[in-house]
Amino acid sequence: MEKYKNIGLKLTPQRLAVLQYLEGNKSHPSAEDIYRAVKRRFPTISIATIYNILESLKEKGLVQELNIDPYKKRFDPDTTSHHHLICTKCGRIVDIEMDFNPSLPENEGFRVERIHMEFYGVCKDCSSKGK
Amino acid sequence: MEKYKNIGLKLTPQRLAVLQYLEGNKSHPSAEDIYRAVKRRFPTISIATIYNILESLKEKGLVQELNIDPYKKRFDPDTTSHHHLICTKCGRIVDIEMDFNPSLPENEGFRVERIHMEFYGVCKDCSSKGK
DNA sequence: CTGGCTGCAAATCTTTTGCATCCTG
DNA sequence: CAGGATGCAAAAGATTTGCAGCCAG
Repeated sequence: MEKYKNIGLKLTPQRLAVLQYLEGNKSHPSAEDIYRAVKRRFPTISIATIYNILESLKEKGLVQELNIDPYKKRFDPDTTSHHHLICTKCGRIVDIEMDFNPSLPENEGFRVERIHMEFYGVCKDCSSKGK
Repeated sequence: MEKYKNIGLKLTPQRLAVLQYLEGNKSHPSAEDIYRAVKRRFPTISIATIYNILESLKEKGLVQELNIDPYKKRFDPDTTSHHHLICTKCGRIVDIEMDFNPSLPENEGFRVERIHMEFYGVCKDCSSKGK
């Protein structure tokens, strides 16, 4: 993959596989999800390698870590500023586009650098299923 | 503590101790933090009991669980709708008061029930320390 | 060729579970 | 006095670490 040549990381097959799995992925997968997916192509890959790769991609700004799920970290290849809808029934996480730039009234001297909004609710599927 | 008589839970000394520790507490403690604090008064209390108590308090709407910290859950006795400033240097979490009720343009059929905003940045102390 | 990367196993940390005993209502 | 609550130990998950061997640049 040409486009990854200049990210400052060695392009190992494992790293490429993770990058390709994440590319355009909107499912907010956990490390385990990524592990299972990449394992199909690299049966010997280790979960520790997945964590290593995610850590280096995070440092390079190619993924961001989401703390939305109380049970595990989720990873998002979309590093632009965006927010999330979280279904409290099925746990599904969906991106939401919205412009939002509140001028934070000075608060405790904080210098705000990033805003993340979480909209908790019930998704269409769960609503219609009466769940 | 009179005020806790009608919450529909047996008022054991351990539960009261947790409730008292949490009352007005703005530090967003983890289960471990609460355990250490309560242990001073009840040296035999178990961490499992802390988790049990927090679970029942959560069910009764007396605390809410925060997924802000990637390493562990945090608990907040303030169950009213409010948002948080998170210092990316020292990890401190501070409440922020602000009215915010965006009418979510229909999004994927979600019925939004609760909004939580996270403002990541650097707190006054860390700024001045040049951290 | 060499430093960064991988794979494996063991360790760590948080949270949960099973169960016998206890004590509030 | 009965059912919920506690305390202990062990289990379960997620993530991290140590280290020997490997391979991309």
